[in-house]
Amino acid sequence: MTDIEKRSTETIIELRIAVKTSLNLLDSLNKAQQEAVRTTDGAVLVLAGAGSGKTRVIAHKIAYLIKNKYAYPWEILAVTFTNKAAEEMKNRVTSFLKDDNGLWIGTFHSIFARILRLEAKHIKFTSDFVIYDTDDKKKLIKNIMQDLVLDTNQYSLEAICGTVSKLKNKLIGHEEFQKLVKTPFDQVLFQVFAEYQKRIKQSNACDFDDLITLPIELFRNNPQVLKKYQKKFKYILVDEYQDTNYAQYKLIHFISGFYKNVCVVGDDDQSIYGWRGADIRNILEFEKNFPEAKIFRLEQNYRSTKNILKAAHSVVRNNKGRKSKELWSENDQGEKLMVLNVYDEYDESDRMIEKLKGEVFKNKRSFSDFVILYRTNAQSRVLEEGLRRNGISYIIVGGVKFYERKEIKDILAYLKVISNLKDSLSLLRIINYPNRGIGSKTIEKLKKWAATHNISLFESIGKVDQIGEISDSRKKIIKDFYQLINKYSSLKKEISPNELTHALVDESGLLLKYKGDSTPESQERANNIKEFLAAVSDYAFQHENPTLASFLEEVSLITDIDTWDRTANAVTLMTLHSAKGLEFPVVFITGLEQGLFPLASSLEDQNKLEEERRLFYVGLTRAKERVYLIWADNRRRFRDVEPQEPSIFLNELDPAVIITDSSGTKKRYVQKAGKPAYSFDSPLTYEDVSQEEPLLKPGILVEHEVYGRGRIVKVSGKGKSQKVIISFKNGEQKKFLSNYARFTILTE
DNA sequence: CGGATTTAACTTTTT
DNA sequence: GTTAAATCCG
Repeated sequence: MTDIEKRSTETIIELRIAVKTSLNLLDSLNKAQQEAVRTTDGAVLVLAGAGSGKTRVIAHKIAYLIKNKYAYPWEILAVTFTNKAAEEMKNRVTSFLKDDNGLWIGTFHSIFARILRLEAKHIKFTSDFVIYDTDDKKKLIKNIMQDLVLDTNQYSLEAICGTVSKLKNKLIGHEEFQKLVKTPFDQVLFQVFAEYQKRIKQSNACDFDDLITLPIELFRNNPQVLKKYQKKFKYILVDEYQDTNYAQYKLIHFISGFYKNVCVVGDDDQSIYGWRGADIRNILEFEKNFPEAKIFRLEQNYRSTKNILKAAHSVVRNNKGRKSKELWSENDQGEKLMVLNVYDEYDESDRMIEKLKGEVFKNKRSFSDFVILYRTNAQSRVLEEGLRRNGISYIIVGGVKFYERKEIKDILAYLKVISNLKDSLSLLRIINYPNRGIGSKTIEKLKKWAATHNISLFESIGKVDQIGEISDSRKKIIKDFYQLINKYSSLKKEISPNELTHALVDESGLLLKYKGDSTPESQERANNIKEFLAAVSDYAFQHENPTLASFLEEVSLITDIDTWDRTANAVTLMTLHSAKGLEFPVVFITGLEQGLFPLASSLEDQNKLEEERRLFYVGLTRAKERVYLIWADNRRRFRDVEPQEPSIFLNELDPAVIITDSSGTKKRYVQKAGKPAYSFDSPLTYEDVSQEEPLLKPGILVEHEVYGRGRIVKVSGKGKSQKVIISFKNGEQKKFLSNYARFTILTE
């Protein structure tokens, strides 16, 4: 009997036992969910609509597999989309079982980073390789383009970064791409791509895409390594399968090649990451890729009211490329969805807050019941201001992420270099930060020396004595820097990352630089550094054997949504993308205007438009009870205020489940204090005046819409980029672009 | 050479 | 309103 045959006879016996022993485990599931859980072997696709309990199914399945001895915890691999989802999954599984030791739950990136570290020697890496984020990648490509004397204006950085990413996600390496070169752009792209791969490898680093493609390379070139993992993971489960790309599919296909027990869960209607290379065909063609796949459909929704589901369906059914299905629910009919038409983005903020307060007052809701969703991060500012003005506490997810702040990235660059001396990109960031007198000329000399002697930049710093062109006084500075890094590099094995980071921040003077400065910005930066130090302490506390490399990896792969605290008593603001997988009693979707949502760039392209529509579907189905949809007649986009048309998605909504409220479309004028500088029929804001004649000079009294009265301290620049610094009553000073700032001049 | 100040360019979504 | 790049000045 082969291993597999033996297993299947065992399975029959075990199944009977399983039904008994796991009654309580499966009791809380409906018929379809139970079947999906019980079908353990072979390929399984669970098409799970929004709110139909797909995470429950995965968690129950893991518990079921372990409880009924199909597999030990360490033989199960579960892949989720975010770290937070992984954590939740882990918690759920733990609640069913006593022992889940060794279970592999994580994101694609974290799981395969772990495998890469274990197997680094097979792919000519060392296990302390660092991970470059999008920012690092951009900088590296920029350096390359400068070195190759390519015009970044002619060939945009974003386009090159994006295309490199797309090629990698399709498993096209630079060698293969060379054969596909057609246009001059391709030629440039090829050059940059090849050089990028060379340098990133020299730096013992990899980017997000490499975390997927390198394991594939590893498995292709080392069959014995592949076999090891194929035999290790008897059961593989993948959540949010609709958002996987070709490379990720390939990886799953590879690693499941021996037992072939793959269970993927997803919803083609919620595929919203096509722009990142996610391939919706992975789910639509699952049966083709995994023959004899069994398919289960979960169509009962436990989250939303009937009206919300009806609305969501009326929109998404306009998409062509989808597996047809319709969610149903035993929940109440619920209230109709409210469509609000407002004057502009400020009015949007006001009217939204009105409704929010109404919900709090009438329905006794707490702030944490609400989420405010928008298409682009830039929309959050006005909404935030409104909330702040009304004293409503809020949490914002996304935007400038903590680990992407300058001061944090500076420390991280130090740590990356200390962890991996070959990381030249990070080294360049810190070589003269804080300023120690190593300027661009000196750096050029060091780079040249490194290139001609074929050594890393850091090594050339160590050999600075041999470089004739550098003056003795500078050599001393460079040597000091070399010794600083070297000291910590050798210390890293002896002391914990926690101690190391604290000592480093002290010695390098990174914190002192900000502490000495009393401006609010510097104070905030100092606080961020302290927060970072606390995070390192936390990490060291939570892990038995904390290493610098593993800490850096965790930091590189963490996202904002992972740190979001849903228990706080605050309104949550986030993009529609971030909201995937979450649910809230009340959902506001803002900026529903043609060109914003759906975005202008998607209007011409049917596939892109369908993805926007799915994004709207995701937004609607986050709501349990109540939905407010808002669109404004006018909105400032980029530079100018432009009239807006309602989103086509609003027209697609079933009229039977919506009510409209347009009472907010009348212009609400800014109340002016004092006499206006010019007298027109209608009240006038400063914006109107500034075009004519700059009236601003130090000493003038102004009234700001948000911050109140203050006095101009300084005026700089001219025309549209004119800036003013205003000192407010509480002593706070703020800088504004006077053309856009919402303040009026007061005459005394 | 380095720091400060000014100007320009930029906003789609993110592991 | 933000950030990076360019320019100017000591």
